[in-house]
Amino acid sequence: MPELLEVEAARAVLEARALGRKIASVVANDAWYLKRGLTSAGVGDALVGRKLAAARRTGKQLLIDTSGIGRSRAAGPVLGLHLGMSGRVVVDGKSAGDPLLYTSNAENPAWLRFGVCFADGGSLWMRDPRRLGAVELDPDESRFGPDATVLDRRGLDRAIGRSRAPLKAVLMDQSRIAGLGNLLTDELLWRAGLDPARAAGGLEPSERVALLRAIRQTVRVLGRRGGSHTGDLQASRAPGGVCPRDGAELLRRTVGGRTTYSCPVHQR
DNA sequence: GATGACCTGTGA
DNA sequence: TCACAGGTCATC
Repeated sequence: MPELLEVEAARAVLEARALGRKIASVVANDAWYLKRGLTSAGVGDALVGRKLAAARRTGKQLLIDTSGIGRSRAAGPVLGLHLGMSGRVVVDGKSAGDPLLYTSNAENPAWLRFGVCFADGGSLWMRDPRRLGAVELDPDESRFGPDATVLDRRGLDRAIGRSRAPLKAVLMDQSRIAGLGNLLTDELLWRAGLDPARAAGGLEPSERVALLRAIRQTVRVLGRRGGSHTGDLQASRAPGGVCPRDGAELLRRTVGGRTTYSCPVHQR
């Protein structure tokens, strides 16, 4: 999906509309979608009878805490949802985080990969055309670095370390910093005036200050605007596009394995 | 650390 | 028919 901002929107929808509701049944017919050995029967057994207790997020990973059954004080498993490239969460027929770029926003029952039916008659679905999303129980939450929304200077320095990898690759490495994806990263590097291909460990202190500021600002501003696709660079993020700041033709190349747009003039 | 693979839809 | 897509994983 969806990067941090869209996942956060999905989390907010879950929190506002799905908490406290009791799971009557689980529809998990797509075995490919269930990860780490999880089976259709297994996920049903684990969840039916429980309530959704909390909706959390780390980076792009959605985490739904479940309650114990009946008077049991032992909490249930954590339901981990990952939206992949094209997934979204649909509660009672309404989704969040739209519109999604580079995929269909249409409805097609075949794209409903995983579902939870509530005792009150409503439902929670994951709709995912490309099927790169995932459902698992008790995902390992320790594999993520600090979430980009709470990143501080110390976290940034730790993430960068002495890495000689391209700056963009480091920022998108979820084990170093969680939540930044292709669009947010291109946008924030454009705002920071930093070349995505530079060796991360070579950043001067003043450049790190600018980078951290850009991360915070980009997440905040694009969040307010409504998503990862609302950046100033976005409209120009196409072959032949021009830098909105200084008019130079944007550079299009692959950095860290992803299509990358940057300004050859002001990103150094 | 770069590359290809995974899966499927869309638009040129 | 091909290239490409807001993500992640295994492999060279």
